Amino acid sequence: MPPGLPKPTDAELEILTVLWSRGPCTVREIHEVVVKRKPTQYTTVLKLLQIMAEKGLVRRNEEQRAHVYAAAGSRESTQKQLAGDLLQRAFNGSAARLVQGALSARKTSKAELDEIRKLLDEYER
Amino acid sequence: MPPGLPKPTDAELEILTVLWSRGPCTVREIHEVVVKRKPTQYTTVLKLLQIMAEKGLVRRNEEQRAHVYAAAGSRESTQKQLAGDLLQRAFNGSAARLVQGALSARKTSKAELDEIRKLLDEYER
DNA sequence: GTTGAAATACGATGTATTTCGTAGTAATAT
DNA sequence: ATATTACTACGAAATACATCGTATTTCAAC
Repeated sequence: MPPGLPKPTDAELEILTVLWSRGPCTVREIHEVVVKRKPTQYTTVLKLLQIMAEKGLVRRNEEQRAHVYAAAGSRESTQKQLAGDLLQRAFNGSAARLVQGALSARKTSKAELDEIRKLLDEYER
Repeated sequence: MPPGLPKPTDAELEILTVLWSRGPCTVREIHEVVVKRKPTQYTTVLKLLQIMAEKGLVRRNEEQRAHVYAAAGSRESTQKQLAGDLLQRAFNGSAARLVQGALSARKTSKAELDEIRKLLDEYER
């Protein structure tokens, strides 16, 4: 299998979501987004990114003075990893129970339910 | 809603799964199960249970010499909490993407896909 | 080239988590 | 009663996580 990146921690995941939605970013850009949700110092974000780079979770381009960070794993593969991990640890491998948990946690629109049905049909092969 | 128990950590969840599947247990019983998956000292499990009791994650019956521990939250409510948390943190609230992640992580049987379809129909109201 | 702004690097601290060893206590068997 | 066994309690160490302050570097403007 491909890379075998470590499972991101909570704070790391927060940063990855920014990188996935905005593409490669400088520390400053990431910090500007993160700080809206939670008061955080610039250097805290920087430090996290440095650690993430060591772990291989992000790649760093140092050509510019302000280094540009990019997520190393795709959103899909990371989501797969996290869902699989939770499935294993909390749901004893039962996808149905995981779906049940997700549905009971948030109100889900009819449109989204239909989208899930489509997914199921696709995986039927 | 009920109590608002804290989110269990990885090691705590491991113990909760034992309690859910076997009902109230002594430390020894739990340890016997846990040690199969991972070499762990008896006192490590004991200490975890004591911490979990402080946090309210388990209840302790001290009538017998070997205290009997029981999960404080139901499997369902805890699974709901964990699925909701991941949904929020990693999937931006999109249940469809969470399902996609779960399905891509493990091969899912046709029987289970059908079970999920049933769940969707039920939630259609 | 000096200065100032904007970065990065580095080290330190605080907290949570996980682990385990030692000591003490209660029940049991001799 | 004493020894043995099976517990619990307690404290402490090791690790991981998250956060921040200070120092240093880099670059551009002057």
